[in-house]
Amino acid sequence: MAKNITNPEKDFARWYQDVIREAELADSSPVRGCMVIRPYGYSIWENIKASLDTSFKRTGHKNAYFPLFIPESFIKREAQHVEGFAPELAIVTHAGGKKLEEPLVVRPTSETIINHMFSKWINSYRDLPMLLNQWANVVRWEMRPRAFLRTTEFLWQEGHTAHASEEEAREETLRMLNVYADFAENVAAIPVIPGRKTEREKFAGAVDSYTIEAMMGNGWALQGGTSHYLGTNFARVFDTMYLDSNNEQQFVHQTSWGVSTRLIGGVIMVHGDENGLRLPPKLAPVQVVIVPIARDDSARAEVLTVVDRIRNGLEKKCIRVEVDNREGISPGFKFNYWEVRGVPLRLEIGPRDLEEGHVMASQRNKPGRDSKFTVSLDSLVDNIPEILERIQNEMLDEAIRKRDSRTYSAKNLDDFREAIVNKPGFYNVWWDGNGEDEARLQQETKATVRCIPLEQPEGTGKCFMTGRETNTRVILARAY
RNA sequence: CGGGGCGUGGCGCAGUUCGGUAGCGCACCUGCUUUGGGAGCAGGGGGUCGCCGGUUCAAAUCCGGCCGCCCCGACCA
Repeated sequence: MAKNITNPEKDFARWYQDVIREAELADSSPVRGCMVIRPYGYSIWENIKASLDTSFKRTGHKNAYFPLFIPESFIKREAQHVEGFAPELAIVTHAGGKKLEEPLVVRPTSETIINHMFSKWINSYRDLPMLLNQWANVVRWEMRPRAFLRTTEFLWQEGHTAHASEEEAREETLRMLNVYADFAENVAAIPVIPGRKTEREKFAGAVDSYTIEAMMGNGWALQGGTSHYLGTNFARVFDTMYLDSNNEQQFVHQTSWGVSTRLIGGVIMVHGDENGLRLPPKLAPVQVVIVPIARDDSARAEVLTVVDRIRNGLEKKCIRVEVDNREGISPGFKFNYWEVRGVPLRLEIGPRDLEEGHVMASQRNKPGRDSKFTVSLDSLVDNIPEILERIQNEMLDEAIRKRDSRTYSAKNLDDFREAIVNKPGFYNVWWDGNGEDEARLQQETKATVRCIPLEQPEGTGKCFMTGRETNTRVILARAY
């Protein structure tokens, strides 16, 4: 198997770290919990960004930028908000060689500063809806950092919108949740369950929080994105008001929504295998790598001519292609090198192929011999787009199959307590519990209610914890 | 903050029990031979052994204190 990568079956946490190191996605920094994102990892983020940014603009949003520093008093205005974020704030007390009059919070999220500005910019119903997004870094002093999944500083986007009515704002909340779900499935090839958070799990300051939940390779859940309906909670404390057509002052109804570099962690843990990373073509920094093979200089020249032609053809089709023509490195080494990095498609081209008029191709998403196939040289360039498309689809299908095969049910708490240990995964159960039931569930099983799926079945059943009749089913799992 | 583990070239480790002046694998550099699944040989560079103090002729090793990292929990995008 792959050198230097722990088997994921044996130690999933270790495997995860090994993949990040070996694929050169990120490195640790001198400051605990902070992470250096290396070029290869960063270009995955660039692809995520490009795709989402297009969707945001298509849904009418504009990008802006708000400052990193927020007056401490802003955070304190909304009661739930301060309670939720206070423990994890980084606060600047000194600057310019002096103690500051008012400490500055390094933003953990930007609802407060944005409301401050919205209250200046919004006067009339004609200014609404206001639909903004920002790409930024935020800081949350979490207790236990993990690369990509929970770092002290992380990159994300945060959308912030203001609307005239609750109905409009709620519509926006779900619209953006759908944008995320669509991205996860069709770009990242990660199947997700869109749903609503329970009271206990919702965002500090929101009326309702929504989430997309994905299953990782070890059966744990990862919240891949969130979208909140904030109601008028922030508007009330920042006086974000507009004059309606009846000449009356009204509070705006708001939303906020975000996804972060955590998504990269999700991609690693959903698709990665014992040989390292596997990337869906739409996110891969390198979609096709070509490994030229030649025994001597004359063969090399001949092979490289053909390779250059193929490279040019693929580049014209906007396919991200790289030719690995490093000398003095064996083909076998190169194969492994690119496999660890998860490149979806590799083409091996040598004298033998030129003679036979085809190339050897290998798709990263399949193991061993199943990965290999030949493509005729004549049709190669034209065929690559659909091969990549096929790989993209196969990866989503595989992820759906894996998730479904680890989705179970449980009749009662005793059942569940054992099941979640022996068979980690999603547990779809009838639920009518309250916050206390959730706390107890977490304490006894380490699992939490991940979400109340938007899609609910017909009929009713008995809550697996309280025994009460209910029409609601929820997803339980251990989570990152 | 609780429980467990660990700090020795870039990475992974041995050496610590029983003090004697630092070694192995990978990676890196040079040369030659190699190139269809992690090439071979030869030569070479790189470490105040986490930090501070103590014991000793002598400390990676013994003693005291401190710091940091990783994993498992509570918290979280």
